[in-house]
This record gives sequence, C-alpha cells and structure tokens, in this order.
Amino acid sequence: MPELPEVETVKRGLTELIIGKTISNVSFDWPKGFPNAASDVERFLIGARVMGLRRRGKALMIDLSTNYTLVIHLKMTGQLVFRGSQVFGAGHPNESLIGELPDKSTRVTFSFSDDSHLYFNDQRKFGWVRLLPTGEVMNLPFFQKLGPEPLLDSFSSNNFLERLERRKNSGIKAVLLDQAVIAGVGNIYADESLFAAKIHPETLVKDVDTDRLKILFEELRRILLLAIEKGGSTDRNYVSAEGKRGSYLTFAKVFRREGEACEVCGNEIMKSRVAGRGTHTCSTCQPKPRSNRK
DNA sequence: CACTTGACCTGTCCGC
DNA sequence: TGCGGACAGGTCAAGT
Repeated sequence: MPELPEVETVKRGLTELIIGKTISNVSFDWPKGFPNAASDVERFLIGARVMGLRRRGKALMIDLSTNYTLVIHLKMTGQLVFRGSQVFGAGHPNESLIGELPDKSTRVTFSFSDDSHLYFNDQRKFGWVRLLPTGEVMNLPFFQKLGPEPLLDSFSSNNFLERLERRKNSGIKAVLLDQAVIAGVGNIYADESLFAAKIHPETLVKDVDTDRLKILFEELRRILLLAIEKGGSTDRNYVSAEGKRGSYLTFAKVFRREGEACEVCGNEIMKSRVAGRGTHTCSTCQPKPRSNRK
C-alpha cells in the first residue's frame, strides 16, 4: 500500500500536473478525516495557488500561495487522482485505472479554475487531510516523532546502525516498520529488503551481525530507489496521480509470492504473521533464528 | 518503559 | 445465493 515509493510517485505526478493551478472549489463531507475543512477551506484554500509538493515519510504536502499547506496521508487505501478536462479511453497511454470520478470512495474533491480536479479517494477512511499554516506543519505529532528519510545522502550506514541499536531487543521487521526509527518503510519494502539481506523478519536486532545490517541498509535503499523508478507497487488500491498502476511487484522477490519458487534457491516462498502483518519469506534463504522463540 | 495487540473502516474472498 | 468470518496493513491508543 502507499509507502515511501508510492507517495513519492504521487508527489512527482502532482508536481507535473497541478503546480500553478488555482483552487476554485473544494467539496468534502468527511469531518473525521478532514476536521478543519468547514472552518478553514473558504479562507485559506479557495483562490490559493499551488506552489509546490513535498513528501516526508508517507505523508504528502501541497504548499499554497496563502502560506497554508495541505497535509495528506493516504494510509492504506488512499488515492490522489488528478483529472483534467480530457478523459482518456481504453488503450490510450494515459488511460486511468480509475473510472468515473467522483465515485463512492471520494472523500474530498479539489477543483481548479481551469475545470480540472484532484480527487482524494479512500475506501477505508483511514487516511486524513489537514490544512495548516506552512510554518506549523512540522508541529503535527505525526511529524514530530518521524525518523529520518532513508534516501537522503545524509542518512548513513552508521545512522542506520545507531537507530537500530536502540531497539536491539525487538524483531527486525517490527523495527523497520516503526516510523520513529526510519520514515517511509511499510510492509512490502520491509519484506523485500529483509529477503535481499537474507534476514528472517523475526530475528532480534541484537542477533543480526553488524555486517548483515550494513547489507540491509544498502538493500533497503536500493529497493526503495528501484520501486520509485517503477512507479511504486500496486497491490490492491494504490494508483499514481494519473490513475495508473505501479509495476514494482513484477520485480518483487517474496511479497505476494507465497507458494511460488524462490528465485535464488528454488524452495517455496512462505507466508506467515510477524509483527501483526502478513509476512513473506524464503525459509531457506532466511533461516529462522533459533535463539528467539515465539 | 519496551513491546505487543486491538481499533479504526470497507471491500473482497473463501467455506459452508 | 447468502452469510459469517478472515484478511488486507498504516498509525495510534490501550494493554501487558
């Protein structure tokens, strides 16, 4: 679902599609997901121009000329889909996976003065939208506890090791998924990077060799970059700002491949539950540690 | 305090 | 066909 590569892909798409546009209308009926809409939309959104797009962890920000910023989290089933006045049909390279919009899972519709629209769809309503003064965005509790961006040059192998060390008694997958440790990693890329580094997801951090953790650091970054290049992973709901699938799952080695043969050793990919999530491993390439029993 | 589990939602799939 | 239940998995709150 939307993890760092998916949100980055949406950000890049929207950067091409909506910068410079002026918001002319916003319709919403979702007090829980967008609580300050009713009071602030009229004052700070209508007439605002889109200045830029940013991403931090799995959250997306749309900076506006009113010095307000829309902060959006897609959680598991959120989509941000742009529609121009032109709709492309079947077979066209710009054909969207998403049909007529708005649809029954549309929670917020942003209309622009050129009669194009940005739809925030969220089947399960776990996502959220906030409108805040740009200077106050990072005060949100969500950002306050977020760990570093794994793809920044400034995030080093040593940073990674130090942050993992603080959680040495936890299972490695639970730690990778913890947004306070590293921002942006979710279930898909945790499974894929642990497979690439040949670490069983239940292994306690303290039981993984430092050299292997360094390999995990390299593999995690390599996989996140590759996933961005492929436009992210479309498992069920995720689509780009253009409404298109991401193709990373074609390249995935274990995620959603239970029952298939491991590309490396030929043994079967297994699915289990680790840290409360569906977890995919090769039992040969990622031997279960004997030291920690569950 | 560190860590794990359940709640939040809706849609789909599977077994009976 | 209909129906109940498991499952999907990001984050926060509550529980151990």
